[in-house]
Amino acid sequence: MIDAQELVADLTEPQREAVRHVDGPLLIIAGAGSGKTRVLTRRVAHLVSQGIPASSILAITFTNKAAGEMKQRIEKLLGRGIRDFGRLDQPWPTICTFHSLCLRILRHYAPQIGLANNFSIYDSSDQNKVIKDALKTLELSTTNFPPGTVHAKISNAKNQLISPADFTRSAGDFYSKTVARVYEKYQKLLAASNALDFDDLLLRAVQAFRDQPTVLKEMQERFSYILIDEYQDTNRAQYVLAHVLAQRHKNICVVGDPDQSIYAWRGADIRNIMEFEQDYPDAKVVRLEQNYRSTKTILSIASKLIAHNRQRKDKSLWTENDQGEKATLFLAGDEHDEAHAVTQRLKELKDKHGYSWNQVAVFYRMNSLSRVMEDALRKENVPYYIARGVEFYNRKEIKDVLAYLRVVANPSDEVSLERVANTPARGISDGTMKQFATYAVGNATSLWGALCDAEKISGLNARAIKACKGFVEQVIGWRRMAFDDGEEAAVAADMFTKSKGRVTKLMEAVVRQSGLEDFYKKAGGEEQDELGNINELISSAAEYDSGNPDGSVVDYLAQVSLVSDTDALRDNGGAVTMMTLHAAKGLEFPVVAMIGLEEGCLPHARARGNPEELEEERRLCFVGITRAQEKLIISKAAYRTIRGLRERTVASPFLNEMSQQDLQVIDRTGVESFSEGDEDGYIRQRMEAESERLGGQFKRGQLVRHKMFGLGRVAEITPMGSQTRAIIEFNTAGSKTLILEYAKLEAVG
DNA sequence: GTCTTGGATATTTTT
DNA sequence: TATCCAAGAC
Repeated sequence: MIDAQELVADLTEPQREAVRHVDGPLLIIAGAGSGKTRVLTRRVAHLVSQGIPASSILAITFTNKAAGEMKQRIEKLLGRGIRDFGRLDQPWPTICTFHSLCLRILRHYAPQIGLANNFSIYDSSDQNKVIKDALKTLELSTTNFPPGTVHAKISNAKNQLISPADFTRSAGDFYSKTVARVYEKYQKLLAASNALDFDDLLLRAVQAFRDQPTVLKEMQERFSYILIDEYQDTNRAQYVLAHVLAQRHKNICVVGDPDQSIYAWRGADIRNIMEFEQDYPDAKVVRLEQNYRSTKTILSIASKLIAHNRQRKDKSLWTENDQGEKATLFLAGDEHDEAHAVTQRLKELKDKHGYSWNQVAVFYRMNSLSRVMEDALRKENVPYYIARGVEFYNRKEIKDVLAYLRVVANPSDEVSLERVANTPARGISDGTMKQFATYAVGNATSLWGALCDAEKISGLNARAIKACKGFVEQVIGWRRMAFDDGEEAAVAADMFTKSKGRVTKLMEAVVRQSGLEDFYKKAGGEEQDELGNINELISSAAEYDSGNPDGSVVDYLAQVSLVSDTDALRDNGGAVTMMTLHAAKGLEFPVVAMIGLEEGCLPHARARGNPEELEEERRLCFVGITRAQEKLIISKAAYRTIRGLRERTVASPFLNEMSQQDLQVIDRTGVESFSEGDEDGYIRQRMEAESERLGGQFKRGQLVRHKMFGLGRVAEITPMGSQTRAIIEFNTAGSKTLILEYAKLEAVG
């Protein structure tokens, strides 16, 4: 049995209060670094110690990673394992993401809700494809209606539980009306593919609660204690879901920090946390304000900054940690100088202060800022690792394999079918596919149905028909294999859940028989990356099989769809970690460097003129600072090259908002003289090197060739660093001044 | 069916 | 600048 006393023994008073609270609504305002996860996990254990059945506890997080961590820590506290099969009927606490919870609900109640339970889950690239298809059928140009923008609008609507009908009703202007049409079409296409997108998972679960009283009642009974982490980042759909679920028992505990809300652009609504006490007037409120992470100095910088936000709950972070040293603020000449300065400082911290590389992180607002920083680190032989957004599951070869499985599991899945039909090339051309699409529409069948009817379609040549038949037979064979079905391909929905842990075998068969293996063997050449990745996928399937003895392809696919591998932000093995500020949330590092503190960068240009967005940028900056435990480095560059344009920058307003006495400013620009052309030595050196690199190969009188202007002779070279120019007298085009970096001149002779 | 090329585009990205 | 994509060339 768990000892309740022991659970709170090493906690502070407010932490204890939060852990010990059992019944009724609870709001925990958890400042940065205040031991939030500790409180959450202890609270779960404490509930169990009070005799509450573990299975009635639901803890919701935003990322799989957070769920995984919480699971581990709770396992430790409870002294027993939590085996999560992704289902609703488990004898232990359910600790998962919002999306995973909804998926479980939808799968469990699929028949009642009117869903086939083998539905595909479309990720953002699938979604994008469907949006494009919708635009095409509606004959809308992608120039006037960029798929990304349209999709964002639709996604936003879904997150606010706005149906296509609602959207149409409230659409005033032409643009919104058009988006409404796309939204409607998009939903139809998804339905035809028997697919849900990420947003649908939430939306459909909320709808199920609304329309199916028994579903709601069962879930309310099932989950009588609810905890929600990162509550400041919930959107409308998540908000409604949580509150409807909690309505019966009102045992809802939310944890969050309004100052760390950085996903408004994705539909997160900071009001959810700001107004919790209005939603539950009898809510107990606990504030965790003691920070265990950072030095007094770092905390002071962060606090002073965030105090400039108006939309926030007043909160004062404090710490018993050391004062610590002042933060370093580099005012650099340009981005190269900035990267150089930061790198030197990091090296100094390692050499003179005993930090190791994996204690160091570099944050930036945009991925594009990483490049220059990488170059500088590489030049100094500093190992680094970029926590990227491009994930394993987004790789082409992985998507190919999974698309095959999806077609096997869900024949209606058009996005996957289209992807796979001719990958690798097997003689089913685009034209052929178009004919199938037309046939499908004309004969009220699916794309898959059309493929099956290949020989009935006039205008297809014998070769195409043969290719299609071969493909169809293959898929049917795999389907048999997947579902252990002796009969002809199963269509009955419940057939799809009966296969027996054979995902690995199926995947291997698909990879080999489809020709993907041979294709990547050949295509690979010197780089066999693709095959390696496919093998990695196969071993992940094997892992799934062994953990889920009676799992199925459908199950496997569902699970895989909700996993992005930022979750695998693993141990970086002795390297500096580089990531965006968004990716940094929830992490901590002894040494943190934040680069690009400039107007237009942080705060980002898109936030200009919008006070609310500016506040979000400020919170982003706050999140960055509060990741630092001991040393903080901040930098800005006086000049920065963005998209090939070198521009004078303006310092970020946030710099002035930080507590100045906590900053040690190192000015590398020599601002007065800089503008007069007498650059800092480092910059001058770099300019000279650039001039040499670009202009060195050309001499006056030299014969050169230009792609457009043809042959010419060099009349003059003007060394100007990366802007180094040459005047060329062309034989036919006359005299031109060209910037060598872009002109790509070719020396002749 | 694959390669080339011009044109548009350019934050952040838990699921 | 770099990257991605659709359309056209071979």
